[in-house]
Amino acid sequence: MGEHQVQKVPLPSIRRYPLYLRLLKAHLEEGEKWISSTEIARVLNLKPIQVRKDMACTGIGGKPRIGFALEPLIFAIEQLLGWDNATDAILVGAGNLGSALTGYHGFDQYGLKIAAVFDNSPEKIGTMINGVRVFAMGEMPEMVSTLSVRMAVLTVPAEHAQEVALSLVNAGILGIWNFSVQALNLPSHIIVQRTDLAVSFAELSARLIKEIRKKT
Amino acid sequence: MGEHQVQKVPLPSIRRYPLYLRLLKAHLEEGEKWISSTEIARVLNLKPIQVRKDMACTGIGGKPRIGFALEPLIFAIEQLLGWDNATDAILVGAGNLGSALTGYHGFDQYGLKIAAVFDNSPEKIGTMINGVRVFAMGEMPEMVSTLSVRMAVLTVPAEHAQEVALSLVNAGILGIWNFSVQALNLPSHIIVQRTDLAVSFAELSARLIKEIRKKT
DNA sequence: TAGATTGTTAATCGATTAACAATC
DNA sequence: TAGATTGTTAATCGATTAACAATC
Repeated sequence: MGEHQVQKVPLPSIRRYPLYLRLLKAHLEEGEKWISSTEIARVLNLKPIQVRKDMACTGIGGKPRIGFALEPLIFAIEQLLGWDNATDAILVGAGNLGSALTGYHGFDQYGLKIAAVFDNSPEKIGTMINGVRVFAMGEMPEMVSTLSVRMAVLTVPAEHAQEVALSLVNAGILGIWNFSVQALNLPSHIIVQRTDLAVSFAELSARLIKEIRKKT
Repeated sequence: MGEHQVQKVPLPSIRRYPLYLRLLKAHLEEGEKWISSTEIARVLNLKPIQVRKDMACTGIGGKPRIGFALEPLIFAIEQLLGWDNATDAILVGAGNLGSALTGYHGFDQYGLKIAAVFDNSPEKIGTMINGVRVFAMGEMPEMVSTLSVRMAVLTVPAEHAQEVALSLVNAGILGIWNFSVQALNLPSHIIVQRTDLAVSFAELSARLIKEIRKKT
């Protein structure tokens, strides 16, 4: 009877959960047990009603006058994001950005662990980047199946992105975090998350130019 | 009479402009002169009507049966984003991520040029990162005013973010691209663009987990 | 109790999409 | 001309916000 319906959580809410998580964990560290939507909203610069809507999507209820219990809330959010057990991923493309992401603290606090890095350049293969070993691309398919990895971070140059992405999919990868500028053409069941740094820059640039022009 | 009203461009549209720009420039390179919303939509996986709405915000009109002239469209989008003349910026925090961003190709195609990098660690000061010199933080205020830079990229550890951001603002910086996890508390006229890698990761993770759970 | 907070239901807001006349 | 495309006006969709009764 479709009891186990996958509840529809709005994407903007999904984007706010990491912010909530950080705050909730910090409060837990400080020995707190409860937090109200009013308090969360104040710190994160949101509206209390929006916070409550987002909390409702986790299935956790609050207590009037008191707020929400930290622990179950943290657990529910991690569950919702699939961060409840470390999500292993591989990274392909050990350039500047790839290296930075491999060593990025802030991932390990959440589910993401880069289990292996792959690259084609002989001088990189066999070296360690921030504690993670670099393997040849040829070893990728076997390692993906051995490690049962389903996520890949793609930081190769644009001209190789499509080809590499295809080989990742063939190896069993289901989700690709694409940092290359290239749009990927992949089977529809593959989840592609694109992070285009130029897009964020455009946003800042447009807001800034508007502010500056306003003044003139 | 408020003739020169700053036209309201939706944020989602702003985010799409970099994608349009890349495509339009590529077509221009190939010797094309025109492109239709239908074609743009096909390549970028959007709806033609959405493309036309976005184009309308640039002020550039198209010709029925033919489409939009590439050159004025490119010019208008760059104008709108403030990318018409290279937007110099400084970068503070020459860690892994800072180094990667300093060398990131894809920025130079757009307005962004990192003019100088600042860091506090003595072994980095005076060195070059991807062709950009690293200066001591103490030299930042003078260089910001000399170079008339208004944008800064902030890639320092979370615990220093607030303090460094304040000194940037005091030096005359108006827009901050904040890569640190720390929320910044700054005067309201300062534009802060936050890029939180955990947020993108959350999005991918949540979509992937939903897909996987759907199958089970 | 009094009063702050939750959670529901409805209203608002803004972006996307649809329909279609105008155009070349 | 015929037909593909633009651009306008209206409808839809989804998220945010408001109002307020229920709760402890």
